Amino acid sequence: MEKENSKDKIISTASRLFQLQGYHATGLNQILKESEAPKGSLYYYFPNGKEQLAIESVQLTARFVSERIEEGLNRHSDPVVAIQGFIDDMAKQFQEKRCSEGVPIAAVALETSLTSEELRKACQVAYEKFQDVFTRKLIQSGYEENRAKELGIVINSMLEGAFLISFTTGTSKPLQLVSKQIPVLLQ
Amino acid sequence: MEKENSKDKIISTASRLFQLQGYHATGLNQILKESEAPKGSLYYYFPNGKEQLAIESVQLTARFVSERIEEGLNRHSDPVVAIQGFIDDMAKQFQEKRCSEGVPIAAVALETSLTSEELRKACQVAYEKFQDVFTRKLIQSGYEENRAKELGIVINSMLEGAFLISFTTGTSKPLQLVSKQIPVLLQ
DNA sequence: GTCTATAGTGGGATAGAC
DNA sequence: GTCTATCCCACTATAGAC
Repeated sequence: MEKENSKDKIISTASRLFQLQGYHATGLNQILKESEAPKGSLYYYFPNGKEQLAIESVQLTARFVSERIEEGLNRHSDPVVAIQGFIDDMAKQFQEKRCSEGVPIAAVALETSLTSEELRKACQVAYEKFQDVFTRKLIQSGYEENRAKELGIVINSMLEGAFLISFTTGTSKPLQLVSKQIPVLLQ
Repeated sequence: MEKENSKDKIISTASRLFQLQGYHATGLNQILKESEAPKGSLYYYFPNGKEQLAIESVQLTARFVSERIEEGLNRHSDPVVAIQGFIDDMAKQFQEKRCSEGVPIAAVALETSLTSEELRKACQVAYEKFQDVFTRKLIQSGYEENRAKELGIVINSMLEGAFLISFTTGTSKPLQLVSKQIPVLLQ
């Protein structure tokens, strides 16, 4: 973040809007207006247009979210307590400001995976990053490597699914219930 | 299905395309072309336009998918075997024809939940139907009602999440791994 | 019920001045 | 680096003939 230049302002605004509205519903005009970036500079920074902007937006979201996961997990040494605490925090934040965030990566991934291989790849890398944070925490805590990898994939899937259902139904219950299953899953 | 009239042809084509490409990427022209329905009859059957068509498409998908879940679960009386078998089937089908299906409801839900309350509600009802099928199976098998409801929500979340990640990363591994956790979850 | 034509809007992208 | 103007296209939706 720090001293945000025009390019950074465009990307951070685009990340937020793509996550909230999806790829096709988010117009370049809206991004330029909301970012208050100098108009007309979009194709200077992103010569490949909307697709390139979306790719870099996904990459920014991936870094941002995986850092948040990592911070969350570092708050407790026990992996069950840590992961559960992280998901509980997500559920709490979700309740407070449901409309202001959206589901990380998912909308862009669903809309573009079949039409843009590059964008699909960016979403894949993002998901692998999320999984990896959980997996590393489990390995640190003594879990066998293969099992830790499997659990990373499962936890990430559960979390994305719970976000999706929570977002659609407007209640944080799915997130809360997924959190509740973590001890069983990690036993 | 049976004797498909024009309206049914339009809806079933729309369901497939919305699921595959999302709401905003699917144009009415494409739906009319692929459905081979008489052109121009769209606004005769759907006077409220694209939004109405999407709502009815989501409802059709909801019925279709929940029936498939129910059939799948009826193939074994033991709930662990039944649910695991169902998810394994999904994983197998996913491997065979990844591109031909997409993730049920998810794309439309993510793209429209914040802009169309009616459409959001239709997606919510769809998800509740899915959950309900799992919950009923568990209650039949002797699970306590509240626990069955909670597990229905969790299983549905896991499944949608695993579909999303499988779809994006192009491997059915998330679905397989989620299936593998079912015995632990239901113990 | 079905069709054609078209209105009207907004999208992404480009050119060229400064 | 930034801005304006503009092109072209696709979209949703409507009007009106048959």
